[in-house]
Parts: sequence; structure tokens; C-alpha cells
Amino acid sequence: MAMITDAHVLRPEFVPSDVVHRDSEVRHLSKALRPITDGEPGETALLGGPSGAGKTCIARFAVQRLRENALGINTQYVNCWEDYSRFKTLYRLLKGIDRAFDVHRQSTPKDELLERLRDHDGSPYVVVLDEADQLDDTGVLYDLYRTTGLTMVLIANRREDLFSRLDSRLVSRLQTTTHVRFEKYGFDALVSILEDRVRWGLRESAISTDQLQTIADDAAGDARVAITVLRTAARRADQDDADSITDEDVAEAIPEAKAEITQKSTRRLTDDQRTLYEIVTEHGEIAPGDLYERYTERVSSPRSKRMVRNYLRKLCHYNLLVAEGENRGRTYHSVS
DNA sequence: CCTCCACTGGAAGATCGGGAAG
DNA sequence: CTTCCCGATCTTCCAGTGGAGG
Repeated sequence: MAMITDAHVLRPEFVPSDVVHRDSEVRHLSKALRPITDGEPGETALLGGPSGAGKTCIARFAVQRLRENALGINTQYVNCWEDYSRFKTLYRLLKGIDRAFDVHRQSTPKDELLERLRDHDGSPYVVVLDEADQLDDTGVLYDLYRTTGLTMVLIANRREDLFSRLDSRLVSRLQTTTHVRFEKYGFDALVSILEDRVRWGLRESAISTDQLQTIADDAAGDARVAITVLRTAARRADQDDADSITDEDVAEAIPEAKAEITQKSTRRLTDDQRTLYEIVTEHGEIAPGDLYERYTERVSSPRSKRMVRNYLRKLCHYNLLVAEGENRGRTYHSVS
């Protein structure tokens, strides 16, 4: 008999039908969206806080609940880290209302995408823009803000990261809208989140409270990490045809889950980016000037310094590298 | 303190690749 | 075929910043 009864609930994108430990955040966000049920425009909402604090989950949950309470509301989730350009973001939004069918990358006249979005039938459209600070053209946010019938839920780790890159007109308008702050989960909250997932997705007594506490302790308030470790441990035990998860499964799942996350992000790198990653990993810590020098020695046709800085920013965002210090004092480290 | 300058990241424009139009 | 247009990528230029080292 399989130990995992529902693998779905252990997946990172799973949204529980009822969320716990985030009642006030849900209420706060729902309040901003409530006018939509009465045919009024919703308020732009801004969710901020560290990763794994439940921002994405709560955004999806609140939007889902809104859909259940009112008919004819369109919704779409966009991860701006993946769809980081204006074109990709707008394309994804058009897909959410089934109007992307004949858009081909080139043939489309400039900004036909935005016009198409504005032309749609007029039913409310609630869009979640996750990692909004990662857009390379934040001007699209201004255009979306000025699109009638469209309500934005913006998610960013740090509000100032987003604001510093926005059009000042938009900043002043967003100042007065709904801001929901998320804090890291406490230890007990994390354990209880894990307990729920175990109840929904694993056979009874598959894992002990002690083991869940070990996982929660390691995750340090990050629910995404905690759930990934739980999934990895469960998969290990399942492959061994075991009845329950052993302490060894948990111990090995912790580094394995982290390696899995790293590997997943490394695959998407270009040769230049991977070279930079390797140089920093080999050195452990390196100054920007040295790093660029090593890089030029190692590749046949090196990119410019400016481009390398873009690569490094990307590597930092993937959590493959850490940048420490500002300006002249900066060094790049490998993680761990 | 003060000055220098290594480094960052925004802005603007060049280049590339590929699909469409002529 | 060529020309045109687009997004994506990359370079060039530059203002701002704050640590190093007088």
C-alpha cells in the first residue's frame, strides 16, 4: 500500500481549500477585492514579505474565493520572473481571457496586446503578478493600472525593490492602496502546516511529530522549503516501500531537497552564466573585478561588464549566489 | 574628515534572429 | 528573394554611491 495517498498536496503550487495562520492577511486582501463582487473596481493590492511566507498561496486563495462568490470574474496568475518582459506578461494576461489565440511573436503591431486587453468584454479581470519586481519593464504595470476592469495583486519580496523601479506617478498612486505584510511563519505554524499536508496527502502515522519538528526547524520559517523537504522524504520512503518515513529519510531529504532546488535553477543557465557560477563556487568568495577577469580568461568571446552584472543579478535571484556589500565593498559568494 | 574610484544599475541605442509582407 | 518589424540580447555611456586610503 502506497504511503503517499495524494501527491498533489505536497506540491509547491498546491493551494489548500482552507488556509490557516493567515486569517488577517486573507481578510485584508479580500477587503481590497470585495468591491469587484458589486461591480465596482477593486483596489490594487501589494503583498510583501520574505519567500515561503505564504504570499503566493494567499493571493491564489483569495482570488479563488472571489471567483466562487461572484460569477463572471476572470482571473490569471503571472509569475513575472518567468514572464519578465512586457510582451510575455501581456501575452500571459491575454491567455487568461482566451484572447491570445492568433498572437504571433513578430507580426503583432506595437502594443496591440495592450489594446486587446483593454478591448475585452468588460467583465472584471483580477490578475496576480508574482515577483513583480522582476519585470524588466515596469512600465507595463502603469499601463495595467490604467486599464479599466483590471485589478492587480502585486507580489514582491521587498516593497522598496518594487517601488524603486516604478514610474513615480504609479508609486504615488500605489502609496494609498492596500498593503499586506507577510512575516515568516513561526515554528508552531510551520509544524501545523506540515501536519495538514500529512493528513491530506500521506497515510496515517507516516511521519512523527518529532520528524515534522525537525523539518520545520530546518526550514527556518520558509513554508516552501519545509514542504519540499517533506515531499522529498515521503518520496524516499515510498520508493523503499516503507510504511513510514524514517529519521534517515528526513536527514537525507534536507540536503536532497536543497540540491533539487539548485539543480532545477542551474539547468536554465546559459554557458556564460554557468561559467560565472562555477568561478564563484570554486573561489567561495570573490570580488567583482577578479571575477570578471577570471571570466574573460575562461570563455572564448566574453560579454561586456554590464551584461555580466545582469547575469550576476539573475544568479543572485535564483539563490545560486549571494551578493554581499554595496558598491566598492561588494563580493560574490556561493550559497551555503 | 575628504577625495578617489570600483562598482552598481538605469537609459538609450545597436545588433541579432525570425516571421510576415511585398 | 528583399525589406520591414518585432522582441530579445547585448553594448555603450553615465550618474550615483559608499568603502578604501590618504
